[in-house]
Amino acid sequence: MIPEIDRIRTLLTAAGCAWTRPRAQVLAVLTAVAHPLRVEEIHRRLGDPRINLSSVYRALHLFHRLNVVRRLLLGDGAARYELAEAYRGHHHHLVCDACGRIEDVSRCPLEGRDLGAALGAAAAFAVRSHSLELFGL
Amino acid sequence: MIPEIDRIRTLLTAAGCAWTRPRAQVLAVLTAVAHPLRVEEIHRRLGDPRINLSSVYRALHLFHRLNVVRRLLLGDGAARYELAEAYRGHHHHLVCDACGRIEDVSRCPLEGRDLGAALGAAAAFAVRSHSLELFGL
DNA sequence: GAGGATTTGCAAACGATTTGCAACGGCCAA
DNA sequence: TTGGCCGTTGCAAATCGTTTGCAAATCCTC
Repeated sequence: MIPEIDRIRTLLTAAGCAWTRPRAQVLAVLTAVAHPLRVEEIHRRLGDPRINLSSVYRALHLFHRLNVVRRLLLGDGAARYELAEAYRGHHHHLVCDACGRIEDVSRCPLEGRDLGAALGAAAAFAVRSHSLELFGL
Repeated sequence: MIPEIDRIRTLLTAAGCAWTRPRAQVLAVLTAVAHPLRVEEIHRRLGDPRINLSSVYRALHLFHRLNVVRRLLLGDGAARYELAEAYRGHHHHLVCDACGRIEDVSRCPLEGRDLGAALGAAAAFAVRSHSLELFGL
């Protein structure tokens, strides 16, 4: 078994959640692919027609709540999901304005910077995470 | 008339688009407010019950295509719109994880950096714009 | 393997956004 | 200023992604 999946399974168990076939398969799909997927794409790749689309939605919600996956909203109507930073490393996305293709970049231009300070003002705001998407061609 | 609106009107005309009441009013709302608004919020603030919600959607699409407004997707189901950079200046958003409040920050931690270079790789990708949202409390 | 709690499949409900179409209203030419 | 053309609007219905209620199926503990 892929180590990430094992870690996640332990996490679920610790959170009192069952390790079920739909959840396992959704994770299998996410670990196998190198870019964010739409829910319907994940569902299509499950390879098990018995699994219902709403179970995929529910699994993704759970994973998102447990910080196992990250949710991306990139402009077309549908959300995309990918494994969270802890399982895939911190990265950002290049989104092509023309064809819509999405690619990962692992280098982060904000790395090591104190964002709170860099932004000045808003002292009351504690930055917990950031989301940076680059649009271009 | 507010100068930004005049500039935008000229832009529309140049693009062969009519300057109509719904379009003008949508812009009036957007220039009057200092943070991104949901479509339905914009519609509610128009002050003219004759204007239909779909006209607001269509106006916003047009404005988006002409780079007059910027579209933000921040996680709850609805898109938010604000005037584009050229009319409000470059800025980013602080999104509160707890209450959902959104605030602008005008300081940009990426300012003056060569993003293409900072990201390495992807030489074929020309960055045209970026979107940075900070989540925290 | 049995029992109880958690999940699932299914189908219907939902909210945001889009669309077809006839009526309307900007805008240019006369 | 007026007439008319073509883009734009209002309306209502369709669409899309996502969520939900509920009974049946599955998972986990003992």
